[in-house]
Amino acid sequence: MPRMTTKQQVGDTRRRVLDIAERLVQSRGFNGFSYADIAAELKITTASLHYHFAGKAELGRALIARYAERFFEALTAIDAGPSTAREKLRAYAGLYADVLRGHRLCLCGMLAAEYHTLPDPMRESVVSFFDENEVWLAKILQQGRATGELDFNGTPEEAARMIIYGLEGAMLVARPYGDVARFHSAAEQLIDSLTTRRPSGTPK
Amino acid sequence: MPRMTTKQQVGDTRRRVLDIAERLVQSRGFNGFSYADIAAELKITTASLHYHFAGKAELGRALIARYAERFFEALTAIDAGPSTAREKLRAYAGLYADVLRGHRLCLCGMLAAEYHTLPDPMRESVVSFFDENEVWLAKILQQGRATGELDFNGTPEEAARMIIYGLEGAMLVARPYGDVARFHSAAEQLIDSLTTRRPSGTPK
DNA sequence: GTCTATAGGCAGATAGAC
DNA sequence: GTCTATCTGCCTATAGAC
Repeated sequence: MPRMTTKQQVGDTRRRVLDIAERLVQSRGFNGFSYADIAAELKITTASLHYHFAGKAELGRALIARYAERFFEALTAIDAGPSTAREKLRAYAGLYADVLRGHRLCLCGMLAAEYHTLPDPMRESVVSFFDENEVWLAKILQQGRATGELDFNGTPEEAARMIIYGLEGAMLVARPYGDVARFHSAAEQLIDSLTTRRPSGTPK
Repeated sequence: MPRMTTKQQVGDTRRRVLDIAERLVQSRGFNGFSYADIAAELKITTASLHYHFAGKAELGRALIARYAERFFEALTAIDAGPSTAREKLRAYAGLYADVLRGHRLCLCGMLAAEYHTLPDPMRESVVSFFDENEVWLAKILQQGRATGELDFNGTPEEAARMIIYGLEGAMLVARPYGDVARFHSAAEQLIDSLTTRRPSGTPK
């Protein structure tokens, strides 16, 4: 077993770079920070950063990959956790709330705003993130409807998108108010709205 | 009456700067464009831009002020237009759709994402924009509920926020897909959801 | 893995001529 | 109102020593 030393362990710096960059992107945007910001915080030089990530685009790709991996692991944990669909949706919204509490946005929500300025490989990863969220949510919604626990109009996919839009929008708008309660209230109402079906003959 | 000349009329350049900057902010973000981008498109130098706007912060303030003014004029026009609350809400969502069709985001939605990097005066204007949207929407919702046309739980203010969150989030996420239909579908569902009351005794 | 040194470019901004 | 010229600073990135 390796002893602790004052030197960094292999791969540790890379992880720390990702941690700092992730926080900077989520709070300031991909165009709102520089290698110098990371280097200063890590107390190394920008030249050293290029050893770990060839360029900002590669760093960006790695950020999304790690973020998505961690996020979908959390979704798998939710799958194995609460038994009701409502509780699973609450846990899902809780993931967003945790992010907002750190005065951050969803990484891919932020990158969606900056979408037109992103390098191509990053763009594809952002869209995939939303797609996979939709798939997971639609599955939960489908199950909840099957058991009669949930009740909503349209397809599970449509309802899933509404949840994503609502939570991403609530994060975006609530953050400037510095008020996590704003988000919580919105998440509650969003989940509650999935428990009532509207009359099917709603006039156009 | 002044004759047309090949020279720009007084104030015309200022307006054109705002037009170009507005488009750039809405598509690329405030940190995603530079004075050079505007200057190149206008075929003047960056030095000339500083004659019209002392700095990027002043340009940013002017952008929000003009955007908000135009937006709330549009809301006043809606007030005088369609007679039903549902139609007014559709027209409201239509304002967002028009923006998205130009591959843009709501100016203040974009600035909300970049909030932590904005100069102070811009921050206040962004929050005010959302506040005023909420006021207008709450008024429409209140009226619609009074006539029995609309039906929703909670206060008009709460429902108004849900609309803002839903539409801002739908714009944010739909844009990378390049699919305005995604937004329309979400807007429709959002408005439809205001026509049914959920059971008041929803279990916590 | 991290450094020094440096390149080349672009950022926002200013002085002063016309 | 627009220009040329210039400034200072920051940006990403690279070469090469340790």
